[in-house]
Amino acid sequence: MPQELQKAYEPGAIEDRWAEYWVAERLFDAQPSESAPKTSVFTQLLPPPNVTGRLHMGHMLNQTEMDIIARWHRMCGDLTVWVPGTDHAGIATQMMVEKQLAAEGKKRQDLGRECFTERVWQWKQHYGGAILEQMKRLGASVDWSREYFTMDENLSVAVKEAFVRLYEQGLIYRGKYIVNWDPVQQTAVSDLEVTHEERTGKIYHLRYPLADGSGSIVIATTRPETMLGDVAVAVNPKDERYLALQGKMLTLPLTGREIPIVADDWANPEFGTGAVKVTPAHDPNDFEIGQRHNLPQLTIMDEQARIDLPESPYHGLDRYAARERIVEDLRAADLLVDIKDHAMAVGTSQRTGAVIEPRLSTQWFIKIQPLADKAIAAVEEGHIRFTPEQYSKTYFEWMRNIHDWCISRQLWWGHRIPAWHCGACGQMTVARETPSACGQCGSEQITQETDVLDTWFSSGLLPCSVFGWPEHTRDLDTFYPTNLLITGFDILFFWVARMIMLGCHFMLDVPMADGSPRTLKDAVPFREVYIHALVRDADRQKMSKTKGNVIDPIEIVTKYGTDAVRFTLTAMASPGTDIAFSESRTEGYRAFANKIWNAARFIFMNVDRAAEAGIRVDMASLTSSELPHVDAPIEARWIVSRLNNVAAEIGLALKEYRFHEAANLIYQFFWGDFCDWYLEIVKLRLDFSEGADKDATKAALTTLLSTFEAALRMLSTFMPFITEELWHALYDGQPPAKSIALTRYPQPKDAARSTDVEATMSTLQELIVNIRATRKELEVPEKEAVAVRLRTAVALTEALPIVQRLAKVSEVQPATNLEGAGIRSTPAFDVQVVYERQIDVAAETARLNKELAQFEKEQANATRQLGNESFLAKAPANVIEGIRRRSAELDILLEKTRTALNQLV
RNA sequence: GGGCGGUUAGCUCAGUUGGUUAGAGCGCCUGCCUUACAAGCAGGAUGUCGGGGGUUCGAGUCCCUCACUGCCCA
Repeated sequence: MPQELQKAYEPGAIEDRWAEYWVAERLFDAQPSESAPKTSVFTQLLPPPNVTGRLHMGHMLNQTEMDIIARWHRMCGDLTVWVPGTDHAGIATQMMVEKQLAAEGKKRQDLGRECFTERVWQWKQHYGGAILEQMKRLGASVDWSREYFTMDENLSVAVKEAFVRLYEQGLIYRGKYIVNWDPVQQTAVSDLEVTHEERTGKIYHLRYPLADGSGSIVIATTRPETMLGDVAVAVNPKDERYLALQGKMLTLPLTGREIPIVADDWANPEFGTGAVKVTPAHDPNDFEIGQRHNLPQLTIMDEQARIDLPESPYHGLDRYAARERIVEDLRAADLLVDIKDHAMAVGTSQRTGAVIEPRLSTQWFIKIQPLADKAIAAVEEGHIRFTPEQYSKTYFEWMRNIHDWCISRQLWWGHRIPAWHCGACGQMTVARETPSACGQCGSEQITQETDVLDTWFSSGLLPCSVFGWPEHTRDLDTFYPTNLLITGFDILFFWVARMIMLGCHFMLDVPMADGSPRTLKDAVPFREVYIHALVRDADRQKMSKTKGNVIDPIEIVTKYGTDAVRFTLTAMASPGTDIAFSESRTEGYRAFANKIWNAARFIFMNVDRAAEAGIRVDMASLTSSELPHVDAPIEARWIVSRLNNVAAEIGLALKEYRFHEAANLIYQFFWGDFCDWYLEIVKLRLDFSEGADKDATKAALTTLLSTFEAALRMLSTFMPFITEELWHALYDGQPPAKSIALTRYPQPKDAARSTDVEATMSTLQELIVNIRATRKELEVPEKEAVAVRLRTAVALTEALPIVQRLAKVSEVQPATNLEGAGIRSTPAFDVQVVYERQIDVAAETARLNKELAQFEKEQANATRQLGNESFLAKAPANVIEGIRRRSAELDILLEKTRTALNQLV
């Protein structure tokens, strides 16, 4: 006998227990078997969250979608593996530990590199698992046995291998280039880690005198302090104002250096004065001008963005202090012409918030074009599909305008570049294993490169490295390529793009399981990418700490239950649309969970009553039970038909990642069809009294139990907790599997689906709804049963008891002609509620007139279309037929409505 | 400056290749503690689908244009 359930669903009482159970029982660990056919495998990789991170709503959306897909595939019989893990997040983690050190009054330099790295590992042991622990609480059905961390030994081997191979292939080079420099962390950062924001700054017009004293030129700049590093002034070659000045020399103020005026197309005559100073070591555009004109590169700032010119009075000043001093000095020299407000884009470091200083420095780069070419081809040739499709455009746009990838970072936390510099010959040795001597001259005076690799270099390798690459493992044969990557659009250029580039590049060299050469089709890291949108707050505002509108998933889950929050996100997850997360919506889905809970209570109560009456349903045969007999009551055949239709529709929706549609289907089915209609009708059949037909009761109970059981399985991918709890309760301690997640998803059976049954049921529902509405109109007290008169051509005799119960009807009198008040008509029937009460003639007339107008308008439309020859010639047959049928119906409805109106007067 | 989206009920959003009567949740109004559920049940109101033009037998859906708005990249 199933256990007693509390009156209201309390998720807090069951969720922790199941979350722990799923992990402890290792339910979702997947082992490739030697015989498993490749076709039945489903693999996905968790886009690695930052190891320093805490779960936010974006993660929860992402993981909910991944979990639904994973559970669905698992329940459809696929060998399913979802690999979890975290990313070592170079800058973020280093900063976290430095902050800790700062609290102790120390800097990382005080510890030295080795000690510091040790400290980071300690930090990781203590705090690094937080986000994964949160995932466990939310019940993500991942394979914990495969948990990865990008700094793990095996993944580090992959990183080294990848670096060395690229180097050997001539795709890695080292050189001096302008990079985005974060003066707080003192490292290069990627373009993608720089946020550009519009700020009001100043534009300064400065006068640079000609060296020969014959005049001057006025240049415009937003960063006057960089003038110390100027090596030229550029004007547009077509700019007539400056034609005479091209090639002349200027005396750079405050330094006395002589610099040339060069002609370069980059100088925009419209901007400022049309003359622009050129500082190749501190501006990316100037860097290029410098290269075109063979100009020197003069670095004037140090790594902390302080002026670094020992001979200069500005030496040691911070860049902004220097700016003030220089502007003042120029003013004093009467060389400051003007200062205006100026809107400009300022780049800041996403991690530290510091204003980025473009800086010339020696860095390591990947020659990206050969990798990008393959990555573009992979998508163009359809080996990778994006959903929503439009993101492939964004992807192409970015990939086709890609720059070489700066992979070095001046950090201590990360994969150290496997290159050794020789103190003797100055050559470099790049190797998989730490060398003992220089590969060129044999000297033992070698030191390892101090830079580490960009975090994405390692995370980009994950789809292959987590399965053992560079080793050729069975895992790699079984699980690569992964099937799906679900992620946010902000990650498109990070992991998605990099995984595609690196995956395609390296995996092409790994033969297929059968030894045949691998093509691009199977070299891709994943076959599909689903991009989800942003989770915003209820007012569509982006969540941010500064605005204070951040919703903590764990908090909201504690309040409403994980299932309700998951369902909210799912029901709102329409591809391509941001989610405005509102608690009222979550409240609604908590109510949904409660509804299911109470349906279960009702069912369990009846199982108990049945047991008392000596009726017992064989639980073991529940999932394999026969379809309802043709003679079974309509509601039994109907609910089974609905279940099968909905199961089919959910499958179609999930296949195309239409999560919101799938969620709404199950919601409508469970609440609307199952609870509102089926359960109410089945109450008629659950007759446990002495003289009742026990076989009929047992048959009804069997259908009730098997439908509910199947519905739980169908819902479990969306709401894993409540379904697990109720499913175990239903089997009363003897479940056929360790978890509902390990059972099969309801597979639609065509034999169970009947349009006829559904049509009859829908007429019946219409009849009941019409009677209920008329009752209200006549103000029949809720409790009072009334007689109705019914005229219909549809065979409803069998269903009359249903009408009586659901519409509070005492008696159904067959009628051939209806007269008087309280009549409702549809094409299928006319029904009259017999109740002695003067109806509100004015209100009824208004209602009927409104209806009449609507029917008339619709009929006019239909008539016009059916009279239109080109419509008849061009429209498809089913559309024409549909309108004909509707038009015939409208004729009936119009007549009935007019009659009703006449009778009112 | 380049690119990509959005504008549908009071609010948040659906609306598959153009096709019969544009939907949902929440909110709102009315009546019910009907022994699974008041986190409930029943009934009800609500839209010139941003403006204008075009293509079509037929447009919320396709094209042009305007307005407003969001995001990405430089």
